[in-house]
Amino acid sequence: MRKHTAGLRLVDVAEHAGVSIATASRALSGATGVSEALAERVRAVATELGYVANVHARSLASGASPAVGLVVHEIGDPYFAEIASGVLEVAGAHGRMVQICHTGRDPHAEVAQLRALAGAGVGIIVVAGSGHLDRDVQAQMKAQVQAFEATGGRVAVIGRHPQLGVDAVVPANVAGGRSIAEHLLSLGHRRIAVAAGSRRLATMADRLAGVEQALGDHGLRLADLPVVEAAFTLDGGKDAARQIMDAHPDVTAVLALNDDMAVGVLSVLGERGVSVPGDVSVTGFDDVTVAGHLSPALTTVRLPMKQMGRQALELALLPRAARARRRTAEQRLMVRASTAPVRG
Amino acid sequence: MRKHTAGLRLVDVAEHAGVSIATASRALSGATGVSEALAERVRAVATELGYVANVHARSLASGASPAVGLVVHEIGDPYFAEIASGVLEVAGAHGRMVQICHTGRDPHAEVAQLRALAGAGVGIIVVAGSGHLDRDVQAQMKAQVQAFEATGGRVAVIGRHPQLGVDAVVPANVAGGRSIAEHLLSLGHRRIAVAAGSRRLATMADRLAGVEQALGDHGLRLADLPVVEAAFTLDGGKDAARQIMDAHPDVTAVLALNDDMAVGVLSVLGERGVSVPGDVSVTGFDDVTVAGHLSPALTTVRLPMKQMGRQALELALLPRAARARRRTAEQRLMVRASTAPVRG
DNA sequence: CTGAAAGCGCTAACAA
DNA sequence: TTGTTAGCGCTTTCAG
Repeated sequence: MRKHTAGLRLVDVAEHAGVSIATASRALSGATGVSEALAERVRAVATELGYVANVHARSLASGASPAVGLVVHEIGDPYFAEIASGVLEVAGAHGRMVQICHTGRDPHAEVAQLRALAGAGVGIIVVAGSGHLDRDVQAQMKAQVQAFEATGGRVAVIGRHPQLGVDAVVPANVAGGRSIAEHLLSLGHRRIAVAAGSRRLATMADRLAGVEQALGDHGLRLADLPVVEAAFTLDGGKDAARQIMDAHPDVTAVLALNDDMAVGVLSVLGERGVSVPGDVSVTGFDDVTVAGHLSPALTTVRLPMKQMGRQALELALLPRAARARRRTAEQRLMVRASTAPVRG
Repeated sequence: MRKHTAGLRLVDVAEHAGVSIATASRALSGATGVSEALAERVRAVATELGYVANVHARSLASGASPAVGLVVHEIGDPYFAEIASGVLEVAGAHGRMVQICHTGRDPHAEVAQLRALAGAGVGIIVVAGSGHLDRDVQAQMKAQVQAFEATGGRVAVIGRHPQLGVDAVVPANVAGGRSIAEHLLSLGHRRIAVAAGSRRLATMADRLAGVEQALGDHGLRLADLPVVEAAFTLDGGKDAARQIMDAHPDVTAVLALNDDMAVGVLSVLGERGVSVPGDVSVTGFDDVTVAGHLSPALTTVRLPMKQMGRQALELALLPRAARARRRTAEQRLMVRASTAPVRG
C-alpha cells in the first residue's frame, strides 16, 4: 500500500515498450548505448503514457540532483527578484528547478541556508547578495561551500565574496560608486551625505571605495562626509534621510547606496517639503525597474541584475575550473531628474 | 565508489549512538515509539556530527516530500515577488524549501510547470496568478491538479480559478474594481479609458465586473468605454496608453488594471506632456511597494500580496478538506496624487 | 521499546 | 546493443 504513488514507474514504460528497465532508463536519460530505434520507441511510449521519472529515486541512485538552489536576502526586494528572474530563465532552459531561500539579510542565516540546500540535495547553488567582510562569517561560508563542493556540488556567487574561491559574477561596484559620486561632484556638490547599508558588506565597501576615489580626484575625503548607516531598504533610507536632515541640514546632495534607500530618502524629503533636485539632489544605485518612474525620476547606476542572475547560473552549470572564474557586470550611469547643479 | 556523498549517513549516527538505524530514524524524524532518553541521545549525536538526512532517500522511502512548489507568472514582477516573499516566510517557518517556476504568463506553460513540479516530487503546490476563463485551459489545469492530489499532493491557488475545486485565496478584485471606478466617478470623470490585460484572465474579468458595477450605479455601461487590452506589464501599459491617447484624446482618466500598467501609462503621458492629474487622472491596482513613490504617487487599490502568499501556503499545509476552503483577501482604496476632480 | 529486513524507483556496473 | 542485478539512504512493517 503505497502512500504517494505518482502511478507510472519505469517498469511500466519498459513493459509497454517490451524492453528491460535498464534499456528504458538509458533511452529516457539520453545515455549512450541504445539503438536509436529502441530509444525512440521507449520515448514514444513514455510520452504516450505520460511518464515522469521520480526525481528522488533518480537522484538517490545517481547521486546527482538537477535542482539548483538560490540564496537571496529577500525575494520581495526588486534587486533580488530580478536576479532570480534571470536564474529561473536559465534554469528553465536546462530543465532544472530552482529552490529559493531567504536569509533576511542575516549572514548567519545565509550559512544555514547553504547547509539546508546542501541537505535538500541540490547539485548547484547560486548565492546572490553581498559577501561579508566579517572574518568569522567568511570562514563559516567557506567551510560550508567547500563541504558542498567536496561532495560534487557547484557554487557560484553574485557579488564579491572575499576569500571564497568560487566562480563569481561581480558587479562593477567600485566603478559605479565612482561614477555616481563624480556625477554629483561635477554638478558642484560638495556637502554630500551618504546613505549606506551595513559597512560590513563587501558591496558597501566597494561602492564607498568608488565614492572615495571620486572624492579624492577633487581633493576631498570620504571621512569628511556624513556616512549614515541604516538598513539597506526603503525604510532604512527613510531613517538615514531623517538623521541626515536633522544633523546636517546644509547638505546639497544625498548619495544613497541602493535604489531602495534612495526611494526612502525621496519619501522623507518630500514629507519635509525639501525640493528634489531644487534643494537637494538624490542618487541611487542598481536601477531597479521603477527607478526611472519615481518622483522625480532617479539618477542612479544601472546594474544588469537579470543578466547577472543568468551569468551566475551559467557559470555554475560549467564544470569546476582549476581557478575560480570571474565575470564582471558593467555599470552605467543613468542621469535622470533627481540631480541638478548645486545652487549658487 | 560513490560520486556524490554528503558523507554522513544514518548508519553513522546510529553507530555513534549505539542504536539500530531504525531507532535512529524514528528518533530523528520525530516518530513515536522511541524512549525519550534514546531519542534525545540520538539527536545529540546527530547534531554533534552535523548530520543532515538525505532528502531524496527520505522522500523515496516515505513517499512524501517536504518541498513546496510555487508557480508564478514572472518572479521579477513585484506583485509575484511579494507573494513569493510571503510563501517563503511560511515555508521557512515549517522547515520547507520552495521551488519556484516561471510561466511567462502562458497558461499552457502553467500546466506544464504543474506537471514538472509534480514530477520533481514536491508535496505541495501553490499557484499564484489568475485563473483562466478558457475552458480548455481550465480542463487541463484541473486534470493536472487532480492527478497531483490523487497521489497525496496538496494544492492551493491564489486568485479565482473557476471549477478548479482546490483551496484558494481570492483577492477582492470585484470590490476593488468597483471602488477604484467609484473613486474616479465621484471625481466627476465620465470619459474613462481602461487599460487591461488579457480578458481571458479571471482577474481581469473580476476587476472589470467591479468597474461595471460602479458605472451602473451612475447609469453608465462598460461597453461605452474604451477598454484596451495589452500585456499586463509596464510595457503593456505603455502600449495601451498610446492607443488610448491616439484614439480617444478626450479621456479625462485612465483606469489601469494593475500598477505595472499604470506605471507604463504614467510614463507615456509624461513623454507626451500630458499632466497627471491635471489633464488626466490615472489609477492602478495592487499597490506594489513603489506605487506610493511614483511620479505622481499612484492612486490604487491595495491588495495584501505578502499575506496572500502566507495564507495560500498555510491552506496548503492543512490536510485536504471535504469542501475546498476559500479565504478572501480584502482590498483597500489608496487615494494619492494621481487622481483629481475632472476639469470643468 | 527496539532491531532486522524488505522495499521506495531508479542508475550503473557487470554479464551476456 | 541489451538484460540482470546490486545498491543509493532512508522509512516502515513485522518480529522480538
